[in-house]
Amino acid sequence: MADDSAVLDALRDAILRGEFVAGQRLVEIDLCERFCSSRFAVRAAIPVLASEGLVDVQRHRGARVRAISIEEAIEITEVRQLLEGLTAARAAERATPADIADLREIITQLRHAAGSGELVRYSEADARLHALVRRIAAHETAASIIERLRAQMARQAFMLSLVPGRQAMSLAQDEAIVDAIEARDAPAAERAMRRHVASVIESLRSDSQADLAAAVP
Amino acid sequence: MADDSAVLDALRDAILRGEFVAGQRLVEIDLCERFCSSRFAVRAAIPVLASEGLVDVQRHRGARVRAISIEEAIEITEVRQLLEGLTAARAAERATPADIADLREIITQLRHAAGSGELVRYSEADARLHALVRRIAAHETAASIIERLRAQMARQAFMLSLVPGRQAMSLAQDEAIVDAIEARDAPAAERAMRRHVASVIESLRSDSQADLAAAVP
DNA sequence: TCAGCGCATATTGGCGACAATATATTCAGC
DNA sequence: GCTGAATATATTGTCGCCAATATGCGCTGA
Repeated sequence: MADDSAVLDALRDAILRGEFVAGQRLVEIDLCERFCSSRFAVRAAIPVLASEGLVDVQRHRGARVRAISIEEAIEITEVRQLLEGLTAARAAERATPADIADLREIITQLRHAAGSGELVRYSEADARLHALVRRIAAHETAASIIERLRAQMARQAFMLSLVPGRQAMSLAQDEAIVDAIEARDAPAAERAMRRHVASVIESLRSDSQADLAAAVP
Repeated sequence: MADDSAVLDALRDAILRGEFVAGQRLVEIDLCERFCSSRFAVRAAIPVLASEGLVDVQRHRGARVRAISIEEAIEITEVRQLLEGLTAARAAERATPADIADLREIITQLRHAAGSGELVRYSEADARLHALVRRIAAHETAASIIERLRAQMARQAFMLSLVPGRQAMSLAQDEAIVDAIEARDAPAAERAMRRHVASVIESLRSDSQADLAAAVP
């Protein structure tokens, strides 16, 4: 393999999947071996990941996977609250009947996952719902920022999905969002989405030591 | 000179100052001569600028300065409206008396510039006001996104500052923002900031061919 | 005269080697 | 035994070369 963008994606995925502990040094030679690529490819990938906020680079000291604090996670989620609210409002204005059927389909999947307690499957379906709302909204600028912010919080989001009782509340909130979009009620969709993301902020605020518990999975 | 970050900043500035026409090819060799640097430095700078949304890179076809459409400018400003509203609200909660004195100082500068019709000086002071609000808000995530979005619209923002009559309206809006921050009224500060940015969106919507007129300066 | 094809050239992509620098280790002195 | 500096090593920064590829031009044929 000698494709630079392949290394970029592989390294990004590895960081997002939590295969590197926060703060760990990313030594170029090691990454070359890991991804069977040349040093040139990883050197092209690292600045891009730095601009995405996934790694921190210091001159002559290399790159480290960026550790984000609870305060920073709250900041990120505050911004997401506004932007995902915007996409929900636009989705309510633009959704076609086919779009609404797709949203309902995901709600069904969420219900099944919540009912059988499949946490990972639930959080994947929730991510699909948000992604679909973004696609319906067709707001490229907001979507790309949201995706970048979600990536930065990937591990923390996974952690929150393990907090018991969140699924039930989250499911009701997701249903409220889809209801508002179906009713073509943009302000209601925006409010529902903001409430949904706000509950993430509250979770972050309440148990600030949850990130320590997240070391288990 | 052989400093890579210097080339990055110089190239970014050159693009922001409008020294390249939109869509122009950025040939690596030309940039080397222009900035008296090695090809290595420009090759390191280009991916970073691409991730900042200032240039577009295509495989084996090089980089071009990214042309943003009116629709995209509106999208960017819609996001800025939300995020700058957030910073205004936080600034209202956190501003010290010294901060408020600094804000008042900039308002004075804005009045002078508007009174003597110094358009460039006015828009510079306006940018300083927004930057100060961001600093007071101390919301790193929102601030970095806003700065990136403002950079993408740098030329368009300059263009709007030339529309006659905008200064008077803009000045009143800026004063309303500072008044609300001084009164520690976060919701009012957020509303005032949103109105301020909303007027930019309206300007973009109303004369969509203003970017053609901007070829003059 | 125009269309299609092949070639030449300009430009970017990729790589190995070398230089510069930060960090760790070790040794000497107190 | 501890502290400080000097050296050694590991890692990143920089460069020039060659290969791969897109684009533009000229040529040939209908």
